[in-house]
Amino acid sequence: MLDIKFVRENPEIVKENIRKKFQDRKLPLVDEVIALDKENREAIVEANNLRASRNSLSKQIGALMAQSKSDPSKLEEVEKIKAQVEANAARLAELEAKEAELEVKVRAILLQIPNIIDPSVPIGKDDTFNVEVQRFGEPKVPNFEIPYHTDIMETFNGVDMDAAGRVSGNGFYYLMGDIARLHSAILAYARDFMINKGFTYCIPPFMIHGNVVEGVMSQTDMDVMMYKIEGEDLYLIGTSEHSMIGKFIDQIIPESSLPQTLTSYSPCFRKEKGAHGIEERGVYRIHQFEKQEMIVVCKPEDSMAWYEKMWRFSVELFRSMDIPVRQLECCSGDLADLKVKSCDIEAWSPRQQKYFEVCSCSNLGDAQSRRLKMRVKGADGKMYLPHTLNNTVVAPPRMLIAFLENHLQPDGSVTIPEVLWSYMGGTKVLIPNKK
RNA sequence: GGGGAGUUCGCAUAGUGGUCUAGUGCGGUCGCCUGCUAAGCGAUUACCAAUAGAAAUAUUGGUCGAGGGUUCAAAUCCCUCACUCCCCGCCA
Repeated sequence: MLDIKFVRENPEIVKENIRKKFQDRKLPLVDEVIALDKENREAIVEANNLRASRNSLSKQIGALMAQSKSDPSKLEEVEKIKAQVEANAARLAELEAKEAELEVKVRAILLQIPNIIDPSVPIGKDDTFNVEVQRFGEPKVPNFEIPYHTDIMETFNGVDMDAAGRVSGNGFYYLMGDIARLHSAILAYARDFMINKGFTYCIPPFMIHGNVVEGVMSQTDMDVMMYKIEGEDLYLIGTSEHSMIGKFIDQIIPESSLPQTLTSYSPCFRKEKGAHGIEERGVYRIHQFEKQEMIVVCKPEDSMAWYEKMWRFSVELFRSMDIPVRQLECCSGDLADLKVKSCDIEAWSPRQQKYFEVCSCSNLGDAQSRRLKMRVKGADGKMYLPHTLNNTVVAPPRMLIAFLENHLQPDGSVTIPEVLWSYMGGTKVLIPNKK
């Protein structure tokens, strides 16, 4: 979300940015919002003048009422002044309605105008123009067949999709035994990994109020993602980012507390209405999963440096578990409207012989803080908007796919990387135990 | 789940319809005074918006948990909601 003042003063920059994102249909919105804003400001000026006169007339009434105790004739004057106030009441009501309406319209348009993208973002109209920046680790091409991930899990009695279907329906899972332990071990390792990077570990609320949900996502996203608790004003979070950013809504953050570097754990609940493809059996796309997230709130001048650090943390984490990854930069057309710059970290799938998304790192600039009224009070006493960033540390159910495929041995065992040994009670290799 | 009390400037509090331009204390900042250590005096100390200005700032409007209502006028009265604390019940 852009600052209306910025749009007003730099309409050409805003339009050029819209073109770069291949959203030409939004071009007329720029002039439209500038016109509506002008109308709104005129209404504000007129209404403020009327309110000022009402306030001073009301004060006169107060004084006259006090005098009327000794001099009842003052009451006549009171009536005259009341009539004056009433004469303006209709116009003021009209203006107030207009102000409210225009403010809503202006905001609605501002929410549609995309954030100004970073000059470094590659230009392209859709995800086919995303750019592979760099690979980390050699993509393995095994000389034996890699089974589908749920089939690997089953050799360890590690998953029960049938029972999950009966109990909860499609899109749920039971992880069992060593596979469940591996899931928890990865989360615990990822937690400690981020703590060692200086991040503060958080466990946030897993349910949040509707007004917070409306703050952090659009109505459309809300409908396709969020589960609502019946009879309560509570929604299950789709990611801990919802509760972590919600923490800052309407808050004034002391500058001395920046940068806020947080790593949060939560289960995530998503309706995932819409397409389910062939590769989406098993635990790839599910209604419930667990995730370790990283969130940074920092000074504007520091956000790009944090962005670079954050995606590298993901790469380092995956490489420490010996999983090949690549950085895929989001092109202008594929970049969500709120984002300045974003990239995915994708893990190598030896079975599919391709990379798939496991982390998504985004710099939102000040768009999120403007939208949510998160402000920082600077040393000089001035308020400014901080920049916000977020990135996945790891989301184990999906990441287990990459893990199992990359560590599967020809004999069906799965090796455990050294960094996880202590989290696995010393287990260094998983041996198939299906009876 | 039932009952009660609350939510006012960083903190603590005053404020039952007009003299609230929201007071006071503490803390913070600045200045003055006193040649010494918990002293004194004075000033200042919330946010948002519009307008004017190069700017510091000024004027006006709005904000007393949030939203709505009554009124010429709302911190104050009414309604809805959120949150906090206490008691009872239930329960990891």
